[in-house]
Amino acid sequence: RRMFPTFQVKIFGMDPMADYMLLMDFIPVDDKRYRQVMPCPPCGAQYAFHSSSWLVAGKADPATPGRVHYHPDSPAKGAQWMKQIVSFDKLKLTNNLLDDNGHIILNSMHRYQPRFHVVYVDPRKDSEKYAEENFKTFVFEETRFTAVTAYQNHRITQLKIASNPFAKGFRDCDPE
Amino acid sequence: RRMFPTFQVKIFGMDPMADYMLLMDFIPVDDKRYRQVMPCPPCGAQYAFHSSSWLVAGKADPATPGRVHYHPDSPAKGAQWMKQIVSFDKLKLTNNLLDDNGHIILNSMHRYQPRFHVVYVDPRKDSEKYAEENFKTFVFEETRFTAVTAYQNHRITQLKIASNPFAKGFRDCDPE
DNA sequence: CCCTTTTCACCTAGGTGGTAAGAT
DNA sequence: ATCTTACCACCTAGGTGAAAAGGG
Repeated sequence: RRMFPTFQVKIFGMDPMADYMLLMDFIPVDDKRYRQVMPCPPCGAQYAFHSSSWLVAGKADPATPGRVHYHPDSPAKGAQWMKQIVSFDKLKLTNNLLDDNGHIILNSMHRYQPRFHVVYVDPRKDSEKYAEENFKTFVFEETRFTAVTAYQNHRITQLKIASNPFAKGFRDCDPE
Repeated sequence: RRMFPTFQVKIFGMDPMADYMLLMDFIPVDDKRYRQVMPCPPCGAQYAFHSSSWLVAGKADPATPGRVHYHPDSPAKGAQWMKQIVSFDKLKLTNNLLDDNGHIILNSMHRYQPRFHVVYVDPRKDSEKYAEENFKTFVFEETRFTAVTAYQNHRITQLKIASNPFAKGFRDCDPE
């Protein structure tokens, strides 16, 4: 499924006439597997779900194939990338290790850090030699998240129902 | 609206590593304006519509702005263009002279010839000088058509209902 | 009379969380 | 008990011709 909210960036400082590739990948935040805690068993599922928090459940599962998502407009000129916010709304996540749709493969119940990479398309013939200096990586720690197959927290569910247009069918109240 | 059927081409002979832009435009086939003929007035509209044919109605209206439609994947490498059929399914036509959606503007009741252009993206600094030799134009006369705002022939209507997936709601019979 | 515009029901295509069943 | 899968109703977004209304 899509990642929501979508990762978006505003870019400055590119060479307007040069070509760039924009891409994202995801690295594990730690070597842990998480699980839900049910702090108040007799109360029933509802309360526990609301107040849920993450507990370490052990060591991480084997790492998934480290796939990469190229922004579909790549390659494009710096001027094109800079003139508006770049949105990675086509990026999709899956837990299916055998996925053949090119989606990003993650382990459920593990924490991930999205990364954003800018690659300068070097016009020189021996451009491979300069690969090291032709890309830059940006990490925004506030975008870290725990991958799940089903929501573990009602506030996350409500936040998504409130803000994702495709979940409009589940809204109770005001249509702002 | 979209042009249907979609203009599609299979490309051979490009340099797999070079960049190309693919685009289309539309030129008038002649300097005429057409109109419907109603060959059998007392019979009512139904029969006349079925057997309709085009009559010259006079000289063409003033030419519309000669817009161009770039294939949205442009620019891309020759290898990319050649590995599958290229489909211009995002191309849209309009009769609105004030259109600001970048659609191709045509005069209704006029005949047009679609043209397909391949532009080699010349990496040389003085590439403008070679513009003349860096593109090639292809014309398929079987793609000529008369632009209309409403269908003038039931067989065209039925052909489109039968073959355009979005018109499935109007099909009477077999769902092949 | 002939053509154009507007609106509409009905599609395609695909993104939501809910829910029940399945797996461990 | 906890997590995953499969399916679903309900959305967004937008491409169809029909039909009625509008224009010259």
